[in-house]
Amino acid sequence: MVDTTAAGGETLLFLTDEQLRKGIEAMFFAYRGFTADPDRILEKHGYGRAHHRAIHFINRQPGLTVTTLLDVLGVTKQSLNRVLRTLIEDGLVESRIGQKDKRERRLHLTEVGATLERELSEAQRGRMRAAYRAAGPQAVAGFRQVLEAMMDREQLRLYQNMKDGA
Amino acid sequence: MVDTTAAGGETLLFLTDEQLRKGIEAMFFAYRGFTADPDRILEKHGYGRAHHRAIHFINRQPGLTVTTLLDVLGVTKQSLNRVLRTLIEDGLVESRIGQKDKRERRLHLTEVGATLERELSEAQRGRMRAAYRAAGPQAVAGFRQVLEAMMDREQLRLYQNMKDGA
DNA sequence: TTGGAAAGTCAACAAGACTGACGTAAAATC
DNA sequence: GATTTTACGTCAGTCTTGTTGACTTTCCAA
Repeated sequence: MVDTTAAGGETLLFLTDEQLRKGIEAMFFAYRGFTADPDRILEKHGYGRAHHRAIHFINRQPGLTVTTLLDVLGVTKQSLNRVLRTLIEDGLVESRIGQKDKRERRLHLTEVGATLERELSEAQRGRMRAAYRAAGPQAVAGFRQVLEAMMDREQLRLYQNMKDGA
Repeated sequence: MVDTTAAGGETLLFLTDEQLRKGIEAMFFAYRGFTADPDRILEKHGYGRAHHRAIHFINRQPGLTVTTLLDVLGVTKQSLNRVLRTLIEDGLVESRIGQKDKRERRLHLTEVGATLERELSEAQRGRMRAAYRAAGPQAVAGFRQVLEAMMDREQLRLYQNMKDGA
């Protein structure tokens, strides 16, 4: 499937354009599957993907500040604020003024928010689990390796700062 | 990293929620890296991701019909039409009336379109190649296996219908 | 005490998705 | 031959999610 050869003690890969294009298409189609289940749930509740992303990371790092979340999501504060405002208004997210630094807003999920988070996460983890099981442990390791190698420096840093599931 | 055990001759995976969440985040951050380089190029030319996707698949299947492209991209014809119209107006895509069935429009890249396609593709393939090289051949195989297992039936069918890079 | 960072607001705008309705031409079917 | 279906295009309106720019309030720290 993929030719390898030894050269100076290292393993070299001969990658055809076709192989690389196929990888690109795999990312495209798989990302659609990846978001399909949460999208259906979100629609029922009148939310979009942006809400999901905010909910996901607030759940992962309870008490994170708006600025931190901004960095993680890679959007402008105006864009995030619109999403955050609706989540706060709807009682899914709580914004607490920082203890030490009172300019900061510490973000937490409420019980209602945590319930939606679980619903979304269970759907997405279900698909991920099925894919992992179908592909096997070696494939899972490879999957993560390639994805990590595909990230920008900054994205990799943010990714590694998350609670580790390795 | 990932625990395995033998049970009835099969390999079972014990996947913690943490591992699955980490996989979800890997997809999120990696997809950002995946689109970063083309996005920069597209911006210079005044196009968006939707244009890139159309250009990519027209290049992959020269002469494909609008309906086929619609299925592949998974958007409405109104949405695709807006993108396609600008690409045709700008002389990047040519729309030829079908020989056999004159209702069909067969889509092709012009020389100008093919040039932009190369520019976009080279950037994206460059990152993919670097990631593949960094991760190694076994990881590449695993990467593709997991992504394929993550697709919906229909997406997998479309994916497999593409020229094969395996 | 003053500069700058953090947070938030308002306004305007654009890309890219959606629905629904309508029209035309060509092919397929009855 | 008439009718229906398919393929495509378009008009109109809406929504989400992103953008920039300008401006305010709060408050920490030099």
